[in-house]
Amino acid sequence: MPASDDLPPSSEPSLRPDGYHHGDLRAALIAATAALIEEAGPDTFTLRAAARRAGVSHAAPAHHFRDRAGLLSAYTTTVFDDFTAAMEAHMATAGTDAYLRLKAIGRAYIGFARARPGAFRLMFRAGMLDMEDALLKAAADRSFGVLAVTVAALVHDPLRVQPLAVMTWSMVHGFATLVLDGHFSQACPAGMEPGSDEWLTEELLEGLRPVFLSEQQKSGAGT
Amino acid sequence: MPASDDLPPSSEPSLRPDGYHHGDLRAALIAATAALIEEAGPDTFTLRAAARRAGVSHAAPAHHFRDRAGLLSAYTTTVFDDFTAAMEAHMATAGTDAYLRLKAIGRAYIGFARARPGAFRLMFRAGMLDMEDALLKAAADRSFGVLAVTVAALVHDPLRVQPLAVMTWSMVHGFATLVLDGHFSQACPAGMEPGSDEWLTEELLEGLRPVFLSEQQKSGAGT
DNA sequence: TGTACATCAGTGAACGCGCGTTCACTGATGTAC
DNA sequence: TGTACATCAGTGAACGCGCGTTCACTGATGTAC
Repeated sequence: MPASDDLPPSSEPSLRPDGYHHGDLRAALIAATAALIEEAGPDTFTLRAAARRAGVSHAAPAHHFRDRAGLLSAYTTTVFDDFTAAMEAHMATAGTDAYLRLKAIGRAYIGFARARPGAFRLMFRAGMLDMEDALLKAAADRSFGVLAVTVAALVHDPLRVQPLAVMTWSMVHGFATLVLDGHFSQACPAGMEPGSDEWLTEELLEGLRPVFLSEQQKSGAGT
Repeated sequence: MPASDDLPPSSEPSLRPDGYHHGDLRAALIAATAALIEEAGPDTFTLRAAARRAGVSHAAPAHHFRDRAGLLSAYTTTVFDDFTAAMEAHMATAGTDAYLRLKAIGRAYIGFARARPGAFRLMFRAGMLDMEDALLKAAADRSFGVLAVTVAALVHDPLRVQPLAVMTWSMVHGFATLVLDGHFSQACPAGMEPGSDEWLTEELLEGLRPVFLSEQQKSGAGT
């Protein structure tokens, strides 16, 4: 494809301006991975399909990623970053009430799983990723830190922070995975859009409140 | 099976008494599947490996199971039955206090995941199973019913049963999967056996209590 | 008790597939002079 | 401005693998008579 002046100048930087070199194959492969994961989840992902989707021979990715796990890890790093951003964005709209902030995070967590099920599952498929990847580990730590910090703001006794963070994380995470697995498909009462489990989400997030109230009663005698 | 008197009478029914017909290949394949799943989880399971392990050509399973999903579904049915039995056994030792019974179920749920991680994961890998399998569906329903019934015994308002069952299931299930994924590996305080997350398990199960207490306060004004 | 025969439950070879990875190669780029 | 050359980033063919499934087959079983 010489004389590529009929192509948009640089709106699509991955469109192979010269017909041989790609321009930004690394980014194009990550984008292809994103599309494949979004469409069919982690289980059916293959390196060759990603290369195909990026319009490139299947040997090309080796110049940009060590192996399949390398490409998936690079993509998953961006997923964790999106995940963190989603939680922080929700939290930002929630005002200053600490429990409302926690609910906002939970809503974002579950919403992310629903909106991007393949990406969500990939975040927890350690076997497909390169766990030595420092960028990936850092991005994951950032994600999980959001919830930990928010729980810490709600609990006065430092010894109680970890158990409560684990409880909250477990509940929200378990709910998200069970929703993705279709275990609550007709769980909403009449009047809500069918198939939606948003009602259950709200019940769950509000239902956790007594746990934190009881913490404050236990430690808050002085405050 | 002629003249098989040099074999142990029936202690190992899958030992091929005649060298050609197996005796009980169906059961032997399920046992082989159990071993493979226990050792390496669902991801690496193959039909051929199961046949190999049962000491039989890889075409033989076709006489007993429609396909790979059929064999896995038959095995998973037994897993659900074990899972149900484990929860009921724990519950039976818990006396009559409704919340202690719920804790016992949670302990059994998490304990099962820890003791048989591959089998636990398989129960939730719908993509590998034949979801039209009536026996499998029935066994799964029985498992999930144990928790639902026990929550129902704790909650007076019938409209509250589902949200509370979902909360409990989500928390326990999320914790179990996060534990299996190694997210709480050094979570226990000094003094407990390192690597154990049993302490967190107890914190989590006890931590849920205020949720049910608050339900009773809401509805129990008359009682 | 003996024999013919249908049925069952194995075998082993083959099919077709797609995978990840490696390798020698070559076209394109950009830098040194 | 031109040219030599190292480097980069692709190609396409091949390797070796194991998979699930199908198929014609055959050894063993058990039943009818």
